[in-house]
Amino acid sequence: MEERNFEMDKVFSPQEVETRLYEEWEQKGYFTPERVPGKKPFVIMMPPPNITGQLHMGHALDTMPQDVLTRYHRMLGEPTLWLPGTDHASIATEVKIVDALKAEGLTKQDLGREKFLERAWEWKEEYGGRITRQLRRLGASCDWTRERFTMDAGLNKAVVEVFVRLYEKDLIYRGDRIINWCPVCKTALSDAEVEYEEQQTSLWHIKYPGPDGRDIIVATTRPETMLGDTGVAVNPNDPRYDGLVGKTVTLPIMNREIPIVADDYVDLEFGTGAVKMTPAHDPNDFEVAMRHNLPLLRVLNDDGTMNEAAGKFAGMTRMDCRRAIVKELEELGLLVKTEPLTHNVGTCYRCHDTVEPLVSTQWFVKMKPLAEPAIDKAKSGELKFVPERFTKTYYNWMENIRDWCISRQLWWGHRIPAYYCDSCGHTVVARENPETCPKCGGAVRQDEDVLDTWFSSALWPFSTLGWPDETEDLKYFYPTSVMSSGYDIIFFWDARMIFSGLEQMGSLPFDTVLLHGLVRDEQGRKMAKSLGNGIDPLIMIDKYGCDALRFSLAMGVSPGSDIRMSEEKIESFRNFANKIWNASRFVLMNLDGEQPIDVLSIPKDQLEPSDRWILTRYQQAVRTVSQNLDALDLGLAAQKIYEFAWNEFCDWYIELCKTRLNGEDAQAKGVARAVLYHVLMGILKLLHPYMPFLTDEVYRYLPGSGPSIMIDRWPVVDETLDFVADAERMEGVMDIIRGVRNLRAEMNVQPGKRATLILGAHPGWEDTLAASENYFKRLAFTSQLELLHEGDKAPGKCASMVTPAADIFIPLGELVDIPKEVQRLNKDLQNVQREIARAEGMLKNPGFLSKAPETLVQTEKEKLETNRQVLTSLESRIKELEQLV
RNA sequence: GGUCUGUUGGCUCAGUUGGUAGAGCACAUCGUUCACAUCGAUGGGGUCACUGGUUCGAGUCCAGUACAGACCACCA
Repeated sequence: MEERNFEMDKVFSPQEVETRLYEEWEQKGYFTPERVPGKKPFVIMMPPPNITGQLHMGHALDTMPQDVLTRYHRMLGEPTLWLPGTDHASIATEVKIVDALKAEGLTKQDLGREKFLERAWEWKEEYGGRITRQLRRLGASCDWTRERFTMDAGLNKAVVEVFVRLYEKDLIYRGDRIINWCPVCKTALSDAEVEYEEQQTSLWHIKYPGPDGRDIIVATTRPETMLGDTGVAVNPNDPRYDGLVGKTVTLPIMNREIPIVADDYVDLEFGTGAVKMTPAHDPNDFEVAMRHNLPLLRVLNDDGTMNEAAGKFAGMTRMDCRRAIVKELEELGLLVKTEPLTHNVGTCYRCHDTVEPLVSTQWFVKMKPLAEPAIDKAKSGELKFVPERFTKTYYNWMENIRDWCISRQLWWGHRIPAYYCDSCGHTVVARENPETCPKCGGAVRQDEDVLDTWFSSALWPFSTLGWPDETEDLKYFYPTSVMSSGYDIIFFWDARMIFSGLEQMGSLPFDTVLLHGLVRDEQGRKMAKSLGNGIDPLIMIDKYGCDALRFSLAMGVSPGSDIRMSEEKIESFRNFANKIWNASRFVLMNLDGEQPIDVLSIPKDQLEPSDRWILTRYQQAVRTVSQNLDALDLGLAAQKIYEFAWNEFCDWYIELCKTRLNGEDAQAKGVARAVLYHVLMGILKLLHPYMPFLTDEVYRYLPGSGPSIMIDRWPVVDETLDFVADAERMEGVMDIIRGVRNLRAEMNVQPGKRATLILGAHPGWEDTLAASENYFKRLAFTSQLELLHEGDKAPGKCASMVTPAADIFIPLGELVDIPKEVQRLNKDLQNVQREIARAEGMLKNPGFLSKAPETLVQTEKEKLETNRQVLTSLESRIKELEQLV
């Protein structure tokens, strides 16, 4: 048995505790579940952070709910797996490495693919470790023995397998389509990777000279694309262009004749009713061009400069070319007008430069067949989003989904398993490099491109468990229980995991998606490096402790909504942690190093009213917290624990216990100790998912505790410890105590000065009040308790107040100012009258009596009864006082 | 253009089947006796954005208005 130290410091110092306990938890294997056949496991897959990432508040917000749920279910005794890992983050990482090379005066081409990848792996080793170390500092109880990386061998195998299967099912194809091209990252992007930004630009109206002087005016926000125009489209029913369809206009500057075509796509009402067609650089134009066999003419290079097709503009940047074209059109007198326009411009989600739509040969996933079952699962209710409103967001995306461009012109990522034969042009998609062409035997070369980073993330719930191999882990832990992610990645990630799970595994990867919001600063702005308004979670942990930070991300937060972070908030929960620490210290000091007897074995008649009250309230807290956690209402559960621990246990019960603890009655002392221990232990357990360090540290000080609270069992509700009626009596006593304090504070009575307390008990309360003398002495500065009996004369010059249980009188002699007393009592009187009127109105109402639930009618009746009693007391007291004047 | 969310005390936010409005911070007064000043006691402060409707009863349900915000689509 290891030696325990029962001396706790006066203040909780988290720093030392956090590293010590975390190391121990991990080393002892507490994070690693056992597979127990027949027992349903609880499983969460951690959204893998980017290897390039530095821990920020977003990670903390993401981690908190997962760890809370994991720790809760572990304490429920379920085999619990929270699987961590990191994401190679293809484009984000590659951009960073390219930047780093640039600082050395190198490009990635200088290095070559092989050397570049070596370098990337070095990055992975260095920074992938950094982020996982930082996650540990958040107290994350994930199973590091199962840590995965999206590019490790197993996951790579899964990626290739899925690619091949989808290809074989004709769900992956290669073709020329308009895609979003980032000229800075020099790669294709998926639709989801484009962010639209409102920008101020111009709409240029340009005259294209037509036949017989019938010129056509078109408008554009991107004049440089006119170099690639291969037609002009008008609506077939537009009288303005009668007789022109089939003829040509002259493309200015290039002096090319381009055809006029008729297409319904053109809106008669909008602008001039004529649209220039740049099929190689506009998705809509592309569609029209396909219908009319217009040629595609690319005028942009991959780096965003103009290519040879742009003639004399070749080599210019997009913007230079735009200015040159506008100038030349002006000189030619073909620029009809320029009007200012605000419109949304697509930008790259990584580098935020303007993306260019252009035609390119890329790989795509056919989405319709995959999206349909994914939609059905949500429609049938098998898949739930929390909060529910995001289901609509999900439908909206899934139902309007376009094919997913998955190839990226990058090096860091999963290389596309497609091989091309130069001799016969055959394409092979295979799990292994075929080396030679199966058709002609010629040499093959692998596709140069890699896959969208989200392609591998989409497989995360099963690839991490060993799929495509039929591993024991896969059989036991799939499907997972809850997916927790930010609502900003529903499209990128959640949706893709859902259809991938359905397609590859035949079942949903999880049935519930728990969404959280974004972290904002005090002013509601998104935290961003550029704004410098980020609160560094690591600094906050150093300053206030991990537990305080975690609690600040949980308490009072509702699912799916953004939260505002402030240091003050974290500080207030540091104070809460300290409060629990000191309450524990108090309990511990009173245990004399011994484990008290079990509350269940205490004869019920030995339990005092205060014991009955706190036990009842405690039972209720356990019920509420458990229910809230089951319903994924983490914010409500946290609030309940906070209130119960601080406002009921600390503020009241501990104080109520002190008389017994300092008294001579050994049996009474023992009972108080047992209840204190029982409830404190329960609080620590309820709080553990949120504040793992504090709770485990305190737990270990407590006699009779196990090796760690995190592997102990969640509190159980026991009906024999519910004393609802007794608890109500106690509340009545507490009301009196509050009343006395209130009176004294109002009259500025010296704190140390004790006074006689005279109580006129209301019917049925005599015994309770007589038995509560110690409570009044301890908490209501009472020197002596006097109970008025039937027929007793009401006390004269006293401060007085009426509570539901009794009329309170405190003889305070000179301090009592009778007119002021009357005034205050009248104020109470008015409140009670108002309340009585309300209840009477309600109870007189036949609608209420017939429709409202019976219990409610009953409580209303009781309340009314009580208030009438209070009213009577108030009235007679006021009358008495008025006679004294 | 479409969809969604928010509007509750000075500030930040809770409020789960509709039943006399809550917390933290801030503020005011008092307090260092043996858990805790990272504390305790007490107090002030809200027509729950506005208008109408349903209901015996609405912060809570419905409709509309105003303001704020998010996402999706992006007509040249």
